[in-house]
Amino acid sequence: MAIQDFSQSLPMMLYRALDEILPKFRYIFNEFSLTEQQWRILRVLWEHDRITLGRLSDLTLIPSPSLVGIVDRLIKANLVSRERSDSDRRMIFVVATQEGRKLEAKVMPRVNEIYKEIKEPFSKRQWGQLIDGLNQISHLNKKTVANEHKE
Amino acid sequence: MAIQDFSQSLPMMLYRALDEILPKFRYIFNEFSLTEQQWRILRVLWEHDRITLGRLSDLTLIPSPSLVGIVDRLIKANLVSRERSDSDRRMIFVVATQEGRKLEAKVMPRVNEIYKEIKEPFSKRQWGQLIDGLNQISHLNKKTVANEHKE
DNA sequence: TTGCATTAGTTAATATATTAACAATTAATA
DNA sequence: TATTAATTGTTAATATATTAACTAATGCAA
Repeated sequence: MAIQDFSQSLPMMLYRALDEILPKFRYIFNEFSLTEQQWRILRVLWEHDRITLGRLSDLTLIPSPSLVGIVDRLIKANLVSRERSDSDRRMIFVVATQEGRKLEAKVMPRVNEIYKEIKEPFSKRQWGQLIDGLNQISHLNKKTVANEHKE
Repeated sequence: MAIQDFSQSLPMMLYRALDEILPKFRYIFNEFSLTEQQWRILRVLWEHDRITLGRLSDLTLIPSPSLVGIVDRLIKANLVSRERSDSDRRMIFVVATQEGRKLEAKVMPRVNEIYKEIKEPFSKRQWGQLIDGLNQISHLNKKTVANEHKE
């Protein structure tokens, strides 16, 4: 009887939370003709001069096969470019273009506004507990590595 | 400065939590040749003799356009069937077949096992706080309905 | 009863996710 | 150094998500 009510299971609650908050952000992205994934990539690029596809995949949580097409479309929109590494020819850096960088000043304030709105009804303590709980879920494996072996 | 670190933003934390726990479940679904979405539908059908597509969409959080194809494939696998309502010819009920029902006894124990594993490292209080926090996120709009108007 | 709005599902077009296989490059090792 | 293993991206096939438009059936009001 680990799961009684499906709708109260952790995965469904996580999905429902995302379902609740994402549309608010997507509304903004649409105004700039960005998809959510395109936004995530730009969001990361605004903090990195250049970044390899592998690391970009880690930071955006976008699987690498998806990344290929998304970056293609961002290039077509003239927001980023690809640059093959000289030191290791396997690696490819993604770089934001001028136009891609300019978006930050336009999009971030809007996004921060929504984010603040979402956060507002929470007490600082409640919010902290929520984040802590999520962090603990995200690190489930890392903590118990010593106890078990992955075959 | 609502969002400082992108990776610590609520949406990314929710995504990361899902990224951490879903593969554990998908591993089981694969053994039964089920996708995650197919599982969700069956999971709900095991608690309902029959259910309309609309309600199924609500409970599984699967958007209705996606539901069409997923149910098609479940029918092809002989796990569910479609039945048009007599009272309201617009509505369509989805029903689990014998074979679909039989899966419950095989899959649920495995899923419950993983779920327990995930829950284990949490204290009852921690877990409750996490669930409460997620619930609050999921009900952001509902609570403040009185204060604002949707145009 | 006709006409219009609403509801329940579906279709279509495009974007993304999932899994497996693959090519190119680099690292490691006999 | 020739081989093999590991790494970084990509391609391919299928499934799902997103948004808009659309059909069929129902509800409701003039």
